[in-house]
This record gives sequence, structure tokens and C-alpha cells, in this order.
Amino acid sequence: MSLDRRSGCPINLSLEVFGDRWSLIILRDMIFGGRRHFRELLNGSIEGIASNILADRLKRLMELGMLTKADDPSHKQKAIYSLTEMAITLVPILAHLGAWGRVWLPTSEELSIRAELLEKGGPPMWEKFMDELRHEHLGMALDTASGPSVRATLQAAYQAVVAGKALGASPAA
Amino acid sequence: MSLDRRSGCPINLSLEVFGDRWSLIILRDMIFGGRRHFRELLNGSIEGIASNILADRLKRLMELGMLTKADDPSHKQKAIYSLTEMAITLVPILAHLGAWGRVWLPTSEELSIRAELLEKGGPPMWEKFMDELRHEHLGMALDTASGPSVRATLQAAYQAVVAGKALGASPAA
DNA sequence: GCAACCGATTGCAAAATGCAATCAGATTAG
DNA sequence: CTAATCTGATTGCATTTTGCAATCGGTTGC
Repeated sequence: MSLDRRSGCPINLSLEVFGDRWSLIILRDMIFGGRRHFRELLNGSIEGIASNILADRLKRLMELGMLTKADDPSHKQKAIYSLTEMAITLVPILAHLGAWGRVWLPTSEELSIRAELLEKGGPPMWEKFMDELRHEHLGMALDTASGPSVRATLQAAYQAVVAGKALGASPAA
Repeated sequence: MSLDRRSGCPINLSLEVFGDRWSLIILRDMIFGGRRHFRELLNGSIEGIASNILADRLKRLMELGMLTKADDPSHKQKAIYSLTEMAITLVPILAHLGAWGRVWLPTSEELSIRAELLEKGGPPMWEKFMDELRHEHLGMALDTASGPSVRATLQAAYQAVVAGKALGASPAA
């Protein structure tokens, strides 16, 4: 993945940042999955990224200013990755992307429930989520009234669908 | 570009549709640039796509249901490409993408004025634009009160910036 | 006729990707 | 203390994708 600029068009430049098959997947897992470590990203996501590609993309996203890396205080060789404000502001784009994909593409029910909820929540929910991410990754104070975190809400909905499916699909029990 | 599915996640599936360096650029030029022919897309955009890649992507976008192809009645060997509803509904995503890129990436002023206008216009402007695109590409009747077309508005703003730059940059005239 | 143009296709070198094996250092279990 | 395990990567290699230039057969305007 090169960093050269083909043109100053905003859409083109955005595509040069995450117009590949992995960068946005990594950011998705960090944002919605809460993953912060190399291994979590390597083994955690459904799609199965190769370790060299992951290392390359993490490096690239850091160079682009979307991620920062720090030592994990609890483990000397563990690195912890954090989202920058630049990456956090992708939340509305990811929400739109999920909403579009849910309409037009053959998404699976359990994986699209989160997109559906995020779409229904609209900009207010996105703002709350971004605020939570700023707290989590940038150490900023939370300024919206809390309640359950957006990520927890999305995760609970996902679990509910999975559980429902398991029940419905259980063979004549 | 393969069509295999890594997972049913909406974001992943969306990425598999236009998570490459060219598909969205082509759609951008069709949507905002009004380009309908192979040659227009080949020579028209700033980024300079190779003809084999363009042919491949057009074919792929047709297979995915984002484009249709028809004979141009005026020229027997000319093909005219049309956006489908699936592609037209990308307008909000492109608007968000442009807005994000304008904030975080080194965009050029003349190329980002359109993104700025589209952002300021918000969902109402996007709806009007999508309606115009449906008229243009799907032959549907326009149902919003007209005035100048959104594309014309964006284009005029672009021209104004270019003209302004030419004046400002003219050497001691 | 004939040059210019139409939407592609071909050949080829360079780059990116996927995959498995492996690395050195840090931690943990016995 | 020692061996096994876990950390974030790196290496080598085969496959796929890309970028680039040249070219194709057919169509159009002159």
C-alpha cells in the first residue's frame, strides 16, 4: 500500500487511506469490537487477517495518524493500540456503510443487527459512541449522561440474536 | 477483484464491493461528473485509470448490480452506462466520505469545494441530487421543485474557485 | 478511402496478497 | 531453574492484482 497522492479530491484521498480490503476492517474491530492488541485483532475477527498484513496495516494507520501505539503497563512486551480523533470520526461513515450494506448486500442477520441498531440510533447515538471512544482511547472525560455503553448495547443485541438462533435451530428439542 | 465473501458483516460486504482503489472513483465520476461513456471515464478523471482496469471494474460493477449498460442510440458502438438505485443510494456515503477527507486529509481547495457544498446542503440536498440521478439514469420523473440542478451548482462552485485561483495567481497582472 | 474514435483485450513487469514457518524477548507453570 | 507459552512482529515463497503500453476489430465523420 503506497501513500502517494493521485489527486487532491477528498473522496480520492479518503480512498487512499482505507480503500483496501483490510484497513477499515481493523478499525471496525477496534471501534466496535473494542480490540486493542495485535493478537486480539489477529485472532478475533471473523475474516482472518494474516499477521504480516496486520502488522503492515497497523504501521500504515499509525503513519497516517489514525492510530497510536503505547506499551501496555501490565505486560512489558504487549503493545496497546489507540484510536485517534481522526479514526473516531469515522463512526458516522461506518454507520452509513453498514446501513447501506444491510440494504443491498447479503448480510447475515446476527452480524447486521448492530448496523441496524446503529442506524436507528442515528447521529445522537453516534455522538454518544464517539464520546465513549474518546474516553476509552484518548482519556477524555465523558460528558454525555451515561446509561449502558453503546458498545455494550450493540453487543447485547448481537448476543440476543445468536441465542435466539440457537434456540430456533435446536433440533426438535 | 474476487467476489467471494469473507463474512456476512455489512461493513465487510460493503468493503468487498468498493474496497479497492478504483470502483468508487468510477462511481464518483459518474455521479458527480455525469460521465456515462467508457472514454469519458478513461480520460475524464484526474487520477488516470488504465483501460483494462476500467473495463474490469465496469464489468464487476455490473455483475454487482451497481451499473447497467445499454447501446447509445446515436453511436452504434458506443455504450452508455447507467447507475442503478443501489449506486445512487451511495450519495450520502460519498458526501460523508468527502466531508471526512476534507477535514483530515490534504485536499486541494478547488476539488474540495464540492464536498464542502454537499456537506452544507445536508440530507435535503442529497435527496434532491439522488432524485436528479434517478431521473437521469432510471428515467423517473422529477418530483422535487427544481431550480438549478445540484450537479450544476457544484460545478459552478468549482469553476468559480478555479477562476478565482487563476486571477489570484496571475503574475503581477 | 482513411484518419479518428469506439469499447475493450493482450502481454508483461512490478507490486500486493495469502499462507506457513519462524524470530527474539517476556512471562508463566511446574 | 527450566521448559513451555505468549508477545508483536518478520521472512520466504507462490499466487494474484495492478499499472502501463501497445493493439484489436469495428464504426464514424469527412
